[in-house]
Amino acid sequence: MTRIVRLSDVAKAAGVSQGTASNVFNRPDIVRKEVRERVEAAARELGYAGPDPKGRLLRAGKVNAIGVATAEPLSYFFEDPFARVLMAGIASACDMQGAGISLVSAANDEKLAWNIQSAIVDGFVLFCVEGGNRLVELTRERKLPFVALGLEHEDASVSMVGIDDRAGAAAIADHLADLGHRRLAILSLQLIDGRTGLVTDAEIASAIYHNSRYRIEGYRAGLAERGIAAAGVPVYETENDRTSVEAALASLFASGEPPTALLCMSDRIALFALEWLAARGIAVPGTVSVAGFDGVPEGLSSNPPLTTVAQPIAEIGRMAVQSIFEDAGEPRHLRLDVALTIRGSTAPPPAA
Amino acid sequence: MTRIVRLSDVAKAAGVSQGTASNVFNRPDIVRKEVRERVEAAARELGYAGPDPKGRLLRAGKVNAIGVATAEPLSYFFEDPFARVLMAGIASACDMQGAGISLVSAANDEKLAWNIQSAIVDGFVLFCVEGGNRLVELTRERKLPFVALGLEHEDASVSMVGIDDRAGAAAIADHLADLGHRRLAILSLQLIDGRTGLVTDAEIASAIYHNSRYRIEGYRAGLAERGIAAAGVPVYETENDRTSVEAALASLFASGEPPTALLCMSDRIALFALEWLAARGIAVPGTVSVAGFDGVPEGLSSNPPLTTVAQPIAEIGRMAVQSIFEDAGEPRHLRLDVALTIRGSTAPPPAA
DNA sequence: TCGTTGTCTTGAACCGGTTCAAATCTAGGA
DNA sequence: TCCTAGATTTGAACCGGTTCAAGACAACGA
Repeated sequence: MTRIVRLSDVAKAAGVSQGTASNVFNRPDIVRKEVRERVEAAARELGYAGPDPKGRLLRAGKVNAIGVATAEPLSYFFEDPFARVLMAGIASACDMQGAGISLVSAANDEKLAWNIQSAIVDGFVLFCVEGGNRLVELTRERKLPFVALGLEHEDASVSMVGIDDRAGAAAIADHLADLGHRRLAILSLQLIDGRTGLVTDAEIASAIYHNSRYRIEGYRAGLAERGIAAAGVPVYETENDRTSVEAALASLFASGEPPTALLCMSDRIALFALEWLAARGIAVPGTVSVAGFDGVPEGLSSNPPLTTVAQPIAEIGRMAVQSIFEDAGEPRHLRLDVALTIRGSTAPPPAA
Repeated sequence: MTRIVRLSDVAKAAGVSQGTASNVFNRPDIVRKEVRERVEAAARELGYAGPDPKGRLLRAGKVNAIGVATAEPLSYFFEDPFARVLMAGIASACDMQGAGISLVSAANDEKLAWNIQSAIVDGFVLFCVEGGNRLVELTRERKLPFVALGLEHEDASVSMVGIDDRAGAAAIADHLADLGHRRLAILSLQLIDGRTGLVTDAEIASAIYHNSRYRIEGYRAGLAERGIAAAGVPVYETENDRTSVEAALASLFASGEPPTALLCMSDRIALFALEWLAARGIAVPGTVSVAGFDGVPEGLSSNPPLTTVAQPIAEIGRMAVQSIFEDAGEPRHLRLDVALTIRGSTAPPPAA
């Protein structure tokens, strides 16, 4: 295989200095026409592919691309409904900036560390769905601007964009309580990695995923206002996947007095619940009300359409990108508003 | 602002050569423990962020990432159903390779050219939805391996992965004809950029999007087998968006004898059609049958579920990536099989 | 004591460009 | 003919690392 053609080869072939050859490609207007044509001819002759961006990069400094990182597999970006909307927001913001997007992820920790270290980007947006803290830790090493999403990190030194989990959860709990529900259950997102099932208050208090904890606290606060005690509302931890959600539901509905309302901490959980209930002929919202959290588009076309707490998902993505590009050194904490979105999956409990 | 810390700064501070400092980060095992610790201390002291990948890149050659390019805005990757499934396939293949993904796109041509020229990647997967030829042309300049998707290019010199458009179209046309339909209409994807509405045979023959043309030919061949003449089957060109699809439908159903079956060249078109028909109370499949093309997941949960020609979308993505990584120099043309997928949106026409 | 064998380190070349001050060239004006 | 301004071109210094042949050093056996 013939060695690859470099700019210096072209310059030599055309009998000009490398500097001039470089100008032919980058500022053709300052090169005399005759010389320019000679260089172009030489380039064509040699089959030169144009200046290699790898070389330019080093000199230029800026890459003009941001990395979006997560500890999930790469396909997460395209398969998870929430991620998709978020990415669309990020993408549109990057489009406006004329910036590119690099997807960074890896199954195992070692790979992930390497991928983050070697990503050619100007900054990172972190999807902290799982192993969020680790992700933050790895990224911090790079000393590039970054913002964490979906993570209520106690650490004030990291920028993040998020929502008021507590208020959102309280709002939807209020809604359900106002409808008259008294027997409820919470289907939670991960509080601690790799655990599922019924959890105790102590476990909730020790959650490493603070936003999950905040949502639980929000639910409870909302219910407490209406005089419903936390003790009567079981919390099931799930992994946001079908298996663990169905296990929780099975356990919940095996008991003599199943709940009349389900507080699901994500729309994904709620949609799985909807399917599970439908498969068993349990009417929603006639027999059981189901409330989600997130506001993904799938909730619009589910049957029935999902009542939920809508996050401004795309907006979060946009803010994240913006916040990277205008990185002021100071970490910023943005908290966006959520919107209680009442659709068809909630109604008063069946008359006793 | 203090200048950024380089490896050479660390080396100097630690009193070792730059080569040794480099080894501390890349092959720590070959450096004497004492020296290693000295270098690490210096790095920490100076706030060194670790070897800058931009530097390494130049030496290493390989980037270990592929670029996925399209002439659509970046958000296309996350919003278009077909693109999403395709990307999921690409992502899973990249995961296995441990490779990253760079999203390349741009609204205007100039930007696009620049973004393709400066993408730091080992190869490209091209989504040729619109302006496909231009995209191929720009990418070819880079002299990196690439494969074109969704483009029946006459040019044998470019690798591509695709399906047998003609056979797929013929199969679904057969299906409809077998059900007894005699009045049909075709809702086509773009044949020529920026045009919509009823098209003539001459226009079809001059289509720049060959796969659209092949599908039309396939439809017609399938119908011809059952004695249905092409002349009686109008072809409406759309831009694969709601507006142009609805315009076509409006025109089609304004006539005295509307079609009893719609051959839609994408599931997206078919889903828009389903909505339009539902909004007007036209029963599907009772009054009108609707057939799609692609096999996106949305077709499963539509009402009614969509009969379609299912492409092995994720598989196409996987093959594309594979074909880039084992680029053999020779352009390859892969043609995958499609599967006629009969669901609820097609049925015999209403009795006359 | 001397040669040998390993283990670390060093120094310099390279990766593929961009940039800019200084050198050179050209044409116009005095 | 000489000088000057403007237009081009050159040469060398970067950008931030990695790599590897060759050198330095220590330990070991003869």
